[in-house]
Amino acid sequence: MIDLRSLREDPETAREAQRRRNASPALVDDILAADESRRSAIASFERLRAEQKSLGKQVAAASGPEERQALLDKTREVAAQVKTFEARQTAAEAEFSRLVAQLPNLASLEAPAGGEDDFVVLEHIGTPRDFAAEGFEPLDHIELGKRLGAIDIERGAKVSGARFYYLVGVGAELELALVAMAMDQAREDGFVPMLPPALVKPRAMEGTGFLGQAAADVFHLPDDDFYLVGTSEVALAAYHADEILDADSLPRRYVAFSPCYRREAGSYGKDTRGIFRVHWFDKVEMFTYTTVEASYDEHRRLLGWEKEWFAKLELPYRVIDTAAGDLGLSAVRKFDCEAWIPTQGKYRELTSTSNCTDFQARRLNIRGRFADGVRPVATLNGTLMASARTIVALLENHQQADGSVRVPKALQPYLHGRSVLEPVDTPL
RNA sequence: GGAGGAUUCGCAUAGUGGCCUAGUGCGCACGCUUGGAAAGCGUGUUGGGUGCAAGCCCACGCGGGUUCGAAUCCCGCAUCCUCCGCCA
Repeated sequence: MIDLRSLREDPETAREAQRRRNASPALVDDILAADESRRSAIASFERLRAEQKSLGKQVAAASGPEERQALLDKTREVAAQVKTFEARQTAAEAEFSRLVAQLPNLASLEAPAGGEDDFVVLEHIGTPRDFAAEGFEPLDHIELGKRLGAIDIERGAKVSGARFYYLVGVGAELELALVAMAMDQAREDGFVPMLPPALVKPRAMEGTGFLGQAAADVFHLPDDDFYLVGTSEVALAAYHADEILDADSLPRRYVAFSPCYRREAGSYGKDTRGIFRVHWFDKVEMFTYTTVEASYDEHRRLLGWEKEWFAKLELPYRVIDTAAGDLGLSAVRKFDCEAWIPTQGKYRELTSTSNCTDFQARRLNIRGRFADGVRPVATLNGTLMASARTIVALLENHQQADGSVRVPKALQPYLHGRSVLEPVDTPL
């Protein structure tokens, strides 16, 4: 949720932010109206409640039975009214919360206005290989995965259905190597390593903004009311819920490895081949708690660490500034790093970093104790390594004419010094 | 899964219907004292809502209920601890 005071004082900024997201500015006015009736309900209730309390004290101090009885009669009446107005206040607050939960964070003025296709390319780094000049047709990751004995999609479908896979042999080793390398990088940069739960309660999901429009994309276990996280961001943000962090302890940086589960409800027919879009993958995620003021620089820093990662993997990629309409509910701005996928002839998202300012922190009640008082902190997240897609990009970009795959130098120590992954005798 | 116990201010605790406007100790901050420190003494020390403000209201794990009045009584739930059972 966003800061109410600023919403009241300057509703036009919020309306404009809604327009930039292609969302309804009327929601802002509905919220302000609900806030109005909520506050008047609070005032009425509190006035009655104060009267009730003072009468209650007079009852205790009453001098005789008649005086006492008279006070009791009067008080009974007030007590009934208090109950009525309390219900009215509860209802007004519920309506207010319902509306305010729908309002996304105010998109940054620097984020391009518009929808999914209105992103701005910030830079290109590296050059896609010219396979024609090298004299061979690149194979896709499905074929490469089979030949290396690394990715078993057929059996994934047999056991778990569409959008599931097994990483086998060198494929499994490759993921573990990538995870170890990513965790090492982040740890060296000062992140505290974490292994968080992948099942969370509704509060954590709601607080990170995944139960609004994004709810259809989330797996839910109704018998136990658990959600499967789509990213460890959820567990990392909720980690400090209801806490007041010392200003000295900021920024706090965590890096988590966890499985990620996504229903991919809105993407039927998209990326149906291979393991580019799957119901489960593993991810190494960076997460920062800091101040709102420091969040903008921190966002650039997270992007910098992602770029460092791409450089180590020697992948050609571009960085885009996501348009306001394509931001998640919580984010004010988002940068994606998109790797070149040779057989698709396109750049595709591998990592993503969002600045959520104090939006998630307000919902999860995470504050900092500063010299001038207690205020919500800012939260930011950034992917370091999303396993399935990273493997796709690595195999396709570093494949060689004989069907083997070159291992980038930085990754070699994590694969016991291997510099090439060779096809196996019996492909999958 | 079963049986008991617990949950109060950063920590430890007191509190069994109105004297709780939640006390005390520790810790922390500031001051006095001192050559400096410790000790001692004194003062302060949760958060939220609402209001221009004074103030008022809320919160004793969470949600209901009883009552004129609930930290206190009743019901439900959650979490933690102990024991039993099962288990990677």
